[in-house]
Amino acid sequence: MSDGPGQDGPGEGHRAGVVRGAGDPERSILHVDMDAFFASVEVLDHPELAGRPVIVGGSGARGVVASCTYEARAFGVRSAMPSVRARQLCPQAVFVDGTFARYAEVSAQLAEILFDVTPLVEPIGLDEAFLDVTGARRLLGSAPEIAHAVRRRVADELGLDCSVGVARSKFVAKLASKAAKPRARRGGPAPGAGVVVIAPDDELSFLHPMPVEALWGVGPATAQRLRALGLETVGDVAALPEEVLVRRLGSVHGRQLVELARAHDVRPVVPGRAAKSVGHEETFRYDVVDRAELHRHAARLADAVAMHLREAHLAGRTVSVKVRYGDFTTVTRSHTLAVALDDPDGLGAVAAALVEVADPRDGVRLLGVSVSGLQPTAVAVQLTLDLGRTPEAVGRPEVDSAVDAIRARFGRQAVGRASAVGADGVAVPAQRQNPWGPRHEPTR
DNA sequence: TCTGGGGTCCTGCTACGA
DNA sequence: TCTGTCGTAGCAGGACCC
Repeated sequence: MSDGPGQDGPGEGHRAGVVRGAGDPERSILHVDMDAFFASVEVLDHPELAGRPVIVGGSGARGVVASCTYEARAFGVRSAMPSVRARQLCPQAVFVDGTFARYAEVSAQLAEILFDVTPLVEPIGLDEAFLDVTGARRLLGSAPEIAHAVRRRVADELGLDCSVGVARSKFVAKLASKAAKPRARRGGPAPGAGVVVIAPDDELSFLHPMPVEALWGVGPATAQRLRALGLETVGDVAALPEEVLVRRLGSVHGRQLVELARAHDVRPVVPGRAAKSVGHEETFRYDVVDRAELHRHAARLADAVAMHLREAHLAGRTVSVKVRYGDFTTVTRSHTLAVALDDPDGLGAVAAALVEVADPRDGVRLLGVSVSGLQPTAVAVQLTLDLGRTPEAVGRPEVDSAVDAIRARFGRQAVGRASAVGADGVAVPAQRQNPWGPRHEPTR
């Protein structure tokens, strides 16, 4: 992991140059965050939507809001909100399905602008990035000047708005960009500052009044635990002895929160971070209760993942399947192969074997297939040859051993070839009350 | 309100080999 | 030969982020 505080180990950060700590007042980090990105691109491409509440996301019964304009936010609409709820709050909103290829295209244009400033750009999703401009200042001016220049270029060349935070650490820069954002209000959004600069001396007075949710890594669950300790603000967390949080939240998480609350964030800007997993998941329009149908979905998802892997010239050893039932309980099952795969048949068969252990009779809402333990295809082929097998001969024996291993754990009846499921879709009878069985049966 | 899809990381547990 | 310990890998689940 290269994201944790204090973990600037050997890696991209070092290759990128001298890694400076948060205590170093010379470090200048920019966080560039596009304003309502997807929705703004839609308005850019469809000017007739300007000034109207626009919601990008699935408009069906199970869709959620991916992005929305500030005009929609004024009605209480937020990202990740169920579309049904969004429609209740803002019936006059224009719903758009979203064209992700177009957003990726604009994102690439944004990247070009940012890489003009410095090679030390760490993209976070399509619409935001960290820049370490420490070394660029001599050429381009002070960090705030660079921030304003970036905003101008994004507006001139892309026709879109962004907000920029400037600080000496990623954490504070990110909160600063948030503080620079426009505010939603009825009658039209109130423009934000556009650029907010937090000087080292002002970090604590900026951070400490914020609610605990402002800390990276604090979501609803952790916020509840912190509140149970009487901690409401970032300042409260900063004042707490580290051991107390370590006891409650674990060593890594506890330490990280206290460090962030004290504005200690030494994480470097890491350009070109490699993906660690590739996956594809899908929420069905209706809960799937038929095993054969589940198998077909598994094969289709595995095929999509395999295609993605091959496009990236990657192969992976660990195949995972995620099943979410109608009541939202979610289970995952995974299997690690001896060699990495990227072919749809091999991945599909392992996914099918893992899915086989699920009982779809309760209704499966979502199915996902992902592959981790990634390595470049060339390396995977070499390792395969080292094992004394030709690449062509790998897939099936690996699948066989995966199926064997799963049978050993869950019983002979639990696993079968997808192709073995009859055309009538007759399912293998469930073997246990708990369809996934015990987690740790003796295997050897 | 009732929860998408793409990910990352951490924790706790078990199994296994040295 | 048996047993305990330790490090590591694999697995499952949870939390979080955009």
